[in-house]
Amino acid sequence: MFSKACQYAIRAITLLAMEGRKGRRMALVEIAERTGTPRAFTAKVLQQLVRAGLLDSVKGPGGGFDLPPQKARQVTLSMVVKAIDNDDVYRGCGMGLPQCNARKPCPLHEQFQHVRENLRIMLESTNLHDLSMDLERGVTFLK
Amino acid sequence: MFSKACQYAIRAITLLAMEGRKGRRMALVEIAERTGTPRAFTAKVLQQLVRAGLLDSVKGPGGGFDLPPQKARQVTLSMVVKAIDNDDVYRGCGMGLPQCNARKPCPLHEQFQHVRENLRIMLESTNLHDLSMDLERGVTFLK
DNA sequence: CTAATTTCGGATAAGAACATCCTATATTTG
DNA sequence: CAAATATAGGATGTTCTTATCCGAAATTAG
Repeated sequence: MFSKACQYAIRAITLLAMEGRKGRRMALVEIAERTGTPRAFTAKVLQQLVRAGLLDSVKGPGGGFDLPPQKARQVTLSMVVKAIDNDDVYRGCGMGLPQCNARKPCPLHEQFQHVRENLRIMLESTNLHDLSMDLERGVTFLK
Repeated sequence: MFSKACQYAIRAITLLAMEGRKGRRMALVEIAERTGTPRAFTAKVLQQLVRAGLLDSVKGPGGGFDLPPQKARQVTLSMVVKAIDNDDVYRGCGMGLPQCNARKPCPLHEQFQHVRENLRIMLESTNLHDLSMDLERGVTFLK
């Protein structure tokens, strides 16, 4: 469904949303440790999120990555997924036809749209603040 | 969502279901042509379906691949997907956690289950006969 | 100002998915 | 039986994703 890069991104940014609420900034090493993701690769992923404007970063001692609470409320899962996986999840034919639309649909076109619409709504209506709250309460886990 | 191998499989076997209703058998070359998929790779995929028992094959002149109408009614999309992609679509955590279950769920566990349950029902309730009927009526297309 | 820390970014490597090629094997036709 | 046809399957190549490594740039602390 999502690429590994995208999965790592969601885990990392959820953690950052939680710590961000306490005004904390996190270094890459700590993020990778607490999410159980490979350091170097996670760095690349976080850089993409920064470039996409979903995350802040600060260099030097005491630096790291940072997601202010205000931003955590605005950023949705959908934005994170799009930043990493493009909008492959939304667009594109389930059966891989180069052209597939309502006028010339693949055999699964109809059924697929429903499933994907479901996914779209889920991703767009979930923000990082909500996800991080469950995490802080100890209801959910990152590794 | 599905691998290319799986997409090719669905396209090919849908076509075979349609032709099978007319008592026809199809050679690999014709299948690849009419589904717009790479020949050699499609061959591999069809072999997997044959080994999984979802499809019949006959060697030699006049041979090819064959899906009898009776079988087309019994074979669901779910079976095809499982034969090619294993049950990765059903199992596995959306965020890639090695262990993710109701007792120790990832932040998306709940939401993800709904989406995937939706997909599961869709795949299990769609059989090849139905798909091929739409194709024969010219309502849907394979390339 | 110097040294230490931390992200940034390019280069490179390892692995999986996708794709092709060629020979072997089975089957039909003449 | 011989020749032609078509799938089966192993070997190989290509491309994309995943992952690592290392030096550059920026920032803080002393």
